[in-house]
Amino acid sequence: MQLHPRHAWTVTPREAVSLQHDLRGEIDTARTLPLAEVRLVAGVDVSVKNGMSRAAVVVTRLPDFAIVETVLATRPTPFPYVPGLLSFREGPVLEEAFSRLASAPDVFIFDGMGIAHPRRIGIASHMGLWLEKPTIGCGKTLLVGQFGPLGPEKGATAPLVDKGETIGVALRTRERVSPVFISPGHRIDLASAVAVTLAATTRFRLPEPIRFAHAAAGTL
DNA sequence: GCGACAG
DNA sequence: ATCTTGTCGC
Repeated sequence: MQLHPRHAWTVTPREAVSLQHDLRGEIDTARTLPLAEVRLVAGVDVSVKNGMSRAAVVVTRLPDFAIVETVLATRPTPFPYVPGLLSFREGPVLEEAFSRLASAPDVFIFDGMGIAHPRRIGIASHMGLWLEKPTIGCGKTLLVGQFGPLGPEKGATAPLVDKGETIGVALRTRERVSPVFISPGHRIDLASAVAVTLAATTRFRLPEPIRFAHAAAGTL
């Protein structure tokens, strides 16, 4: 599919932070995405091993989660893991995978954060600019922010707040399991991001598209 | 200065 | 993320 690269990936950590400040203002988290308009949901994940990174994008069709397309891409890992700069580590290999997508997903769910990030531009938001399509951040652990108690039932949420700003929610996707952290990536609002995530989740903690992508990326 | 820190 | 054994539970 058509991509919209905004800058080269070969940068220093300092330049990476500068780019995040330049791009954060372009992230749109005010757009509603009606569930009725969501048919194709893509799961995105990356595995790393021995200096190589493998990206997997698995496109599923609701409501049965039939797999429509799977794209794999492998490249040398270009950047170290630095909290807050994950997109500069996984962006290059994801860019290649996205460029080879034949289908047109209505929304992409990432393994990582959207705006629930120190500079409000986690990997789901950053790659959302490349895709110019709705993206959602679905993290398993917290990067920034605090949240209070949430109900024990599936679907329970608690606001994720950082510096007085609501940047996402802690969402329980299954009874008795720790919550996942949902935040808008780009071109979607928080309420829609939560609705889509729940619509994409069945009996497991993580959304089906993400589970499929994780399995497809393998251990390398 | 100290602690926190997606994947 | 990846490195690792056994173990609790459906």
